[in-house]
Amino acid sequence: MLSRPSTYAIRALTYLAMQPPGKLSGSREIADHEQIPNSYVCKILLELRRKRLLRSYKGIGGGYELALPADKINLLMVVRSMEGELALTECILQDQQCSARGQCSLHDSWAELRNQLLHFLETQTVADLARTKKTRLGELPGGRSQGPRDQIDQMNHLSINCRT
Amino acid sequence: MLSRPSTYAIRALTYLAMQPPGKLSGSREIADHEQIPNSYVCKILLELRRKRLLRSYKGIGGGYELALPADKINLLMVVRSMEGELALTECILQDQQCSARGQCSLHDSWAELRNQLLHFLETQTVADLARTKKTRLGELPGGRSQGPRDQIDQMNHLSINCRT
DNA sequence: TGACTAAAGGATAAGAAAGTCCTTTAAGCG
DNA sequence: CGCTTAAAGGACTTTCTTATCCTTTAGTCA
Repeated sequence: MLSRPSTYAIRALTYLAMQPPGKLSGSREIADHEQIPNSYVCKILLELRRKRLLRSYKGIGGGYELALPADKINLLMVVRSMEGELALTECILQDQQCSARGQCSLHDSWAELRNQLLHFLETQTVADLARTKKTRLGELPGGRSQGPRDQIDQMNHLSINCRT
Repeated sequence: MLSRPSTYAIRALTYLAMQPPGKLSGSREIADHEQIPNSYVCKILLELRRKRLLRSYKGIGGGYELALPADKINLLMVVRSMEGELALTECILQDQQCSARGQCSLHDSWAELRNQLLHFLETQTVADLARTKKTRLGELPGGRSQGPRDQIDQMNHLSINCRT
């Protein structure tokens, strides 16, 4: 449905949106939490920086942070950043003739569905995702405080870089 | 949105649905009309035959025809024939954790959209597509009768086979 | 300044999807 | 039967997506 890079981008941005303001997160940290290959997440973060959705800082203590308030980043922006214009615009049957002349009966119904999908992506923001994710994490058995995962995270606070 | 094979399959079936009952169409004929590489359409037609959506006959005068009435073949059947279970079932973010625990806020809205899409595919039949296409062809400037395309078609009535 | 850290970015590899080619099988026709 | 036609089907190539690797650049800190 969405391309891999798009979904990775959304997840990375959501992760950043969950961090306290001012905190920077390294690529490794994001990759580990979101289970995305690190070298691949680097590439995606770079692209998101170019599209001005996040800022990056090199060197010790460096990392990434959102360039906009999380509630100003909607999913359509992210997807467009990664895929350019969505492949949702044409005839669902990828029929040249049809696209040109509007020949197939799918067009009308499809156009409506497509608009709904675009609207869906446009209204959902990274802030929404972050909020829900936080809430649902809190509901997990054992709650949020000091799961085994968090302990490991603390141990891993040694910085590891993009190359590994 | 739909995979290439799915769209080709829908178009090939629609073409067959537009033919007079009892008429067989060769792969070449379908490929030419639908602008699909011939050797590739052969493969797709074979798959559709295996899924019992069409019948085929070898030898002189052979070709393909629908195995069911066109209005009994809906698009969901076709897409499933080509892609197996749709890649629409999971979390739109392809997040393992999320899929398991229902953690992301997209789930509910996405589930609704997904159902609409499935419903859309399920209600549209190959017969519908064929009907609309015929109608719209009729509306074209010059009408249906004897466009240049048709004349070429007649000339091409020499049979050419799958190997070319 | 030099050692270290982390992002930037290009080159390349691995895998899947799309498309081609060629041989085989089966049917019709003289 | 032997020739022709057309689908069946496997092997292969191409292309695109996804992912990795490695070098470079730009910071921090002692």
